[in-house]
Amino acid sequence: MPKQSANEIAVRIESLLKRNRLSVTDSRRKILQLFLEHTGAMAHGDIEKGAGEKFDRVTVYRTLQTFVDKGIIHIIPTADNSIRYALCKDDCGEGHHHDHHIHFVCNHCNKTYCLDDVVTPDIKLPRGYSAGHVEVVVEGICKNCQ
Amino acid sequence: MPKQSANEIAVRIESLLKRNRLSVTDSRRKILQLFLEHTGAMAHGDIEKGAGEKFDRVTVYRTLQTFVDKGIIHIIPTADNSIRYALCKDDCGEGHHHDHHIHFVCNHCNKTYCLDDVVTPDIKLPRGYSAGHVEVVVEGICKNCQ
DNA sequence: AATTATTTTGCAACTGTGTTGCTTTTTTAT
DNA sequence: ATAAAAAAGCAACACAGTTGCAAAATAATT
Repeated sequence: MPKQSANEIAVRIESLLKRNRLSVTDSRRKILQLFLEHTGAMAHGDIEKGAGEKFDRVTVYRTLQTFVDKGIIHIIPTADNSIRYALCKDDCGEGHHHDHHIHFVCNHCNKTYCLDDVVTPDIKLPRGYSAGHVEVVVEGICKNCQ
Repeated sequence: MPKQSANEIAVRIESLLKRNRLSVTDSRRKILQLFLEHTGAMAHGDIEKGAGEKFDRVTVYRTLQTFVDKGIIHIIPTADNSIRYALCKDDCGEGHHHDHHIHFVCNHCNKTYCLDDVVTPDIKLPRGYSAGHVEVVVEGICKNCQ
C-alpha cells in the first residue's frame, strides 16, 4: 500500500466523520489520524499518549467507544487482558462489524496486527453447541522481527 | 464423566497439592475444590465468592497465580476483557502448559467452557510470520441453553 | 450572521481490579 | 518440640474504566 499523503489522510478523516454523522472535533480528528498513520493495533494508553495534544482520559474512552459503535474501529482481545483497537475495513457500519480476520500478536515487538487476508477457520463444535463469532489470536514472531 | 464423591475430590486435592510441592492450606483446598466441583471456567469474582469462607482478595490472587505457575489451572482470555480460569488436564506441569483446545463462551448463560476435544486449528499465516500459541474463542449458544 | 439546540468536553468523584511490602500466623522440616 | 520456610491477612497503592454534571464547542435554525 502506497503511503498516503497528509492531505489524503485529512480528507479521509473528514469523510469518515461526516459519513457517520459525528460532530467534527479535535479529539476525533487526532485519534482517527493516529489510526490511519499507524500500522497495527493500539492500546488505550498508546492512543492517549500518541494523540499529541493531551485529551482527557474520559474523552479518549468515549471517543473510542463511539468509533466502535459506529464500526470505524474494532476491539482485539489479547491474552494479557489488555484491549487493543484497530481500524475496521470499510464495509463495517453501525451495528454490524464483520471482521472475520485473525489477529496476530508478536512476542518480540509486542505489536498486534490484523491479518486481513487470513480468515477465521470454521470450527467444528460438539453436538449441541452453535457458533456465533469466532475470535482467533495467534502469538508468534512477526515479519519485521524474524 | 461420573460425578465424583466428596471423598474422591478430597483425595484428588491432596494429591494435586503434594505433587506440586505446595503447602496444604485452607484456601488452596477450598479453591481447588471449587474448580473440581464446578463445570466451566470461573472468573476471579466467582472464585472469591464461591469459596464459602471469606479469604482475602490477595490470597485468592496469589493462590490462582500459584496454580497457573504450577500448571494446575490455565487462563482463558475473553472478549470482554475479564480473565477466566479453568482446570488444566493432567499433563500440564510447571513451566509448560499444553492446552491446545478451544474455548467457548455462551452468549446466553455467559459461562465459559473448555472444549477439550476440539483442538485448535492450524492457521496458515502470510509469509514471514511464524506461529507460536494459537488461542481460539468461539461465542455462541451452549448445549444447555439451546 | 446571530441565536438556539445539540453534542462533546473536561473535571471530580467513584468503583473495581490487581499489586506490593510488611507483619503475623500457619505449615513443613528437623 | 523447635527452627525454618511458606502463606495469609492487612494497609496502602497504582491503574483502568465509569458516571454525573457544568462549561465549552459544534451543528442547525432563523
